[in-house]
Amino acid sequence: MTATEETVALSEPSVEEAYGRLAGAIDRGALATLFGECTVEYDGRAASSLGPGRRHVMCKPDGTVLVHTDEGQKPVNWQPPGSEQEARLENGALELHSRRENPDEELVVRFTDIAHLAVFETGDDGANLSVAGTEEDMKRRILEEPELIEPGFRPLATERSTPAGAVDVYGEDREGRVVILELKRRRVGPDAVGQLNRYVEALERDLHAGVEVRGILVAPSVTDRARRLLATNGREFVSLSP
Amino acid sequence: MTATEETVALSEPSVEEAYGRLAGAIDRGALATLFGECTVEYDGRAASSLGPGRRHVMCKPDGTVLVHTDEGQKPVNWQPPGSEQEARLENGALELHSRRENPDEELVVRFTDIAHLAVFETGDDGANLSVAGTEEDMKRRILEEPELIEPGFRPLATERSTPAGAVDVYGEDREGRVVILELKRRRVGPDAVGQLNRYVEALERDLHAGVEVRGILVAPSVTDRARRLLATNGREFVSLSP
DNA sequence: GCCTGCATCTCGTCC
DNA sequence: GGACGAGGTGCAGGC
Repeated sequence: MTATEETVALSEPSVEEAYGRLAGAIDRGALATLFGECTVEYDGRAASSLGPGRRHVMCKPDGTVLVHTDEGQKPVNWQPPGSEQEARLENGALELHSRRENPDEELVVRFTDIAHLAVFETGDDGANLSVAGTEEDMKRRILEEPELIEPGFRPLATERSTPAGAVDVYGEDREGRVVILELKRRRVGPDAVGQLNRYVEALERDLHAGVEVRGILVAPSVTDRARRLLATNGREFVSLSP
Repeated sequence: MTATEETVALSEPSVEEAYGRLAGAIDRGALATLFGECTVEYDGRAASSLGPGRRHVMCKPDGTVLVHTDEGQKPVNWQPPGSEQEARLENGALELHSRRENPDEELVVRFTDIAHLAVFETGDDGANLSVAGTEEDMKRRILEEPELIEPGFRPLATERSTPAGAVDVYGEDREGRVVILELKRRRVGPDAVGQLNRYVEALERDLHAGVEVRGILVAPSVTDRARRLLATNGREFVSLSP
């Protein structure tokens, strides 16, 4: 079996044959993959040029295009969902043009040799991915068991808005002082301290009357520099893992 | 042509045949792709479970594994470069096990039906990707033409280290005041202001003697909230695109 | 190996 | 549609 309505798979197809299959796949909203010798040009938010080499190209029905080399988790070039694809025959080569607007971006993959082309009908994906161990999970645990932060801590709100953005958890300590928590699911660096500082300062300014606001960074661990920044700014740290 | 030393492509292979081909590809350091009905379990930095559905799986010779559905630019599940792959036959299903250490992470893709399997020899990729329009490009332009910031600005160093991290550009204004620049290749939000603040405050503390340090955010544009934060903190903004 | 910050980040969510 | 922040972020560069 080499081709059905379900799956098309061609090894070393002619450029013309590949063109027809690719155009058909784009038209039908199927998922197409190609592997072969190609160059890639991109122009949009940035601009890039990739010389000849053997790569894997995936063309999704939602408009995504991914160009993968034999290394790395990230595609070497890509186009986001919502882009418009078009197959073209140009001077004996197969070109995949992908364009989107806002921002204006174009990607062109030019194949001089196609080792393999495949087209798949995807149908609905259950897409029922459940993930555990997120920052959201940490938040739930803290709301259920506020003593994980410190004895007497009382959460009053989540995502409380401040002029600098929304605070993860807003509450009071046993002495009634305002406490805000910034949660991170992994070891934190200076950026998280900066974020906490922004919220604390914005809130102190917002509550004006010289109110003291305690800021606590909650994460599995901190880097040295982040710890020093916390100390310098008078913020605190509580170790908690998701 | 359905199979050569260069490329193997099988439509609706038996589980046993697919197992042999996949194991061989992993062994040889080839790039393998599968498409078919599968479930995915992941446990590591987080944990996730993905119910049955038709997906595309790519297995790179560098140890990367990518599981793609018909939507989205990001894989629904993955394993980073350096992971170890193993194919297994379990109860009439083909399983791809991927494991890595530090952090300990495992991914298992279990295929109950394989619509297509392909194996590609990649050989060296030219990998000569050149990108333009990065933050690095902005920095070069500013060093060549400091007046893009303001008349009389003199850059003295790049990546100058402070207790809070390295500053993009460090220099002096026409009056001899210390100026630091934080560059961003795109429109900036509050996080960039926080970053700039960290650097300015760390540097003022470091130079102690009550030295005033000017902090300028250099980017194509700013959000409203970021602009307010800049004003509140006495920082400046210069519009420049990469 | 860890730390730090960029990225055509992507993605969801909320406004 | 923009803004804001999380992410199993990935990735390069420095130490």
